[in-house]
Amino acid sequence: MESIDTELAARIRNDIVLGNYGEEERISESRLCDAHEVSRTPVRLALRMLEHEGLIRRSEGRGYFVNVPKVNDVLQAVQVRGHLESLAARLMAQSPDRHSTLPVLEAAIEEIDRLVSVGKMDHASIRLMQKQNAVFHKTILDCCGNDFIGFTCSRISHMPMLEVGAMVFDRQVLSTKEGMERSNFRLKLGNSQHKVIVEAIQNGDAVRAEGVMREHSNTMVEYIQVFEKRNEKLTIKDLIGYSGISVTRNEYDTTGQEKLFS
Amino acid sequence: MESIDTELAARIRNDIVLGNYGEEERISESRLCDAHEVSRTPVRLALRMLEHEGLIRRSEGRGYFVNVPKVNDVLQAVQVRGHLESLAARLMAQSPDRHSTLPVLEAAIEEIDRLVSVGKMDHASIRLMQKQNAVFHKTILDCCGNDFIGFTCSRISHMPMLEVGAMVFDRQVLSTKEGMERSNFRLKLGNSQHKVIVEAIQNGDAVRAEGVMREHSNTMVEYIQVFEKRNEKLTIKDLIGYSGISVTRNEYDTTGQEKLFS
DNA sequence: ATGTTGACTTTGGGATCCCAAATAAGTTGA
DNA sequence: TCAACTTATTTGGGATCCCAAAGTCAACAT
Repeated sequence: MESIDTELAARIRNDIVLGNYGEEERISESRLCDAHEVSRTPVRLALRMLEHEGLIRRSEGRGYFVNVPKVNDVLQAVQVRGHLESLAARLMAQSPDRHSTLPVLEAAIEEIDRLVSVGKMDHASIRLMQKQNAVFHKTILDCCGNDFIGFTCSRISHMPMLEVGAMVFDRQVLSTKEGMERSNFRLKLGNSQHKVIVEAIQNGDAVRAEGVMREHSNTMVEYIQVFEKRNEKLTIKDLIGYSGISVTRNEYDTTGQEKLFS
Repeated sequence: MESIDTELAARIRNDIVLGNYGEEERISESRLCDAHEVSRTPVRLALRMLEHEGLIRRSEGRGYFVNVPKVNDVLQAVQVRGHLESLAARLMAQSPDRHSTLPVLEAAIEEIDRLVSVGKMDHASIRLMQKQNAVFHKTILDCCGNDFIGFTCSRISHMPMLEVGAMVFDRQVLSTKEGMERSNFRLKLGNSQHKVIVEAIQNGDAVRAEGVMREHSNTMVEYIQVFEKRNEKLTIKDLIGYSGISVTRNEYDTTGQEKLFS
């Protein structure tokens, strides 16, 4: 079990992201103590954590203020993560000992292919695809030779949609047969990009690996922008709904902190 | 004045980076209390901060362990920051309202040109150049339209050499006349890259802006590698010595945290 | 002599207490 | 009536205290 402050930080983070706090709302230690029935020590640690993440602001002498992230903030963060992933792809293509990890990538691709070809777009299938997608992206981050990239990505993965390998689905679309097919095609397209990336890495074609990964990452940016166009007042809460699985907070907290420096 | 914990974190960070702790050394709260003559509350906050930065590791129930960063870790981090800066350059070149900030960049370039042409490589001149260099790089990060890039950079700027616009000088080289001229040439080269970047941004040539910025950022990586080749056992402490100015910790702490979400 | 067990010590997490600073409110004087 | 000063209250930073868990060491039994 995690310590109280970590769990508490996750809860407050959740509240902020979901829009349960008003814009620029002041947030007080004692208030949080009462609300969550803990003492001030873990509260302070949690707030410090959230400050580091940019979700709250601490003004010199007096108090904390909430920084409610907007959809645009998520878009920017996704862009940053994508750019980092493209660097990872390039480095991995240049890495001499890249071939030993290629089977992992190929297995993930194969599994996604299998799931996509079955064509079921139910809860369980989507979850499995997300799992394999995460494996694919995480493997590249972990094996590119620059551990700092993965570290930096993990530092920003507290934001929604920012977990490595996250995918976006439109539930509305999934409810119709035609929409399901369109989503299915989107997945096929994504996985074919995976294949190209692996091929480029295998051939040591760093430029191509970087380029395709950039394009691949850009998909989510564009897809979110589609949502935004359709719904002027799109909130992050909506966005989390679109992420296919209604993720409980525990699934994308920041506990998985690996050793950074060897 | 900053709160104790921030200042304390800076001091411990300094100790770790400078190698005053052994590899994998256990670090105890009470020990730090005695050493720095503070209570455990700020110590815990400071340790939490350093944990977030990856400088210490907290093992489940028991204790903290130091993660001493190696020169290679700095290299990786520099590479990441450079990659992020190249993204910023690209985005700024695509931004419609980029022209209003161009004068700031041009002024910084002009000032560096002036200092370089004087040719003095003393303490004061180097400091001024670093200042203008920082202005140049920080302006691009701030005005690229994606605030998250700057935020991410600020999150990793606790590492040495990672402050935006940091420069590396070789003091040994600076002591000879021929070495001074070589360093001077290096600065000229760097500033001409600045000029190309500004030109590309002005023309909206995003690809060129990104490419040159990438090359520009790569300079530091290569320069550090030169040091490494010359000195097999190069430490981060050495590296800080090479950063031209013997920086006191206050100058590159993480206090300058700006508002992330508008 | 060695393995096991139990007491002691160390360490970190959480709660509570104290204090200084800042804000808010109330009162008094012009 | 309004402004200025004073007082009360809220809030956060820091220190101290308590406790549970884990590591250490020694003594006892086999």
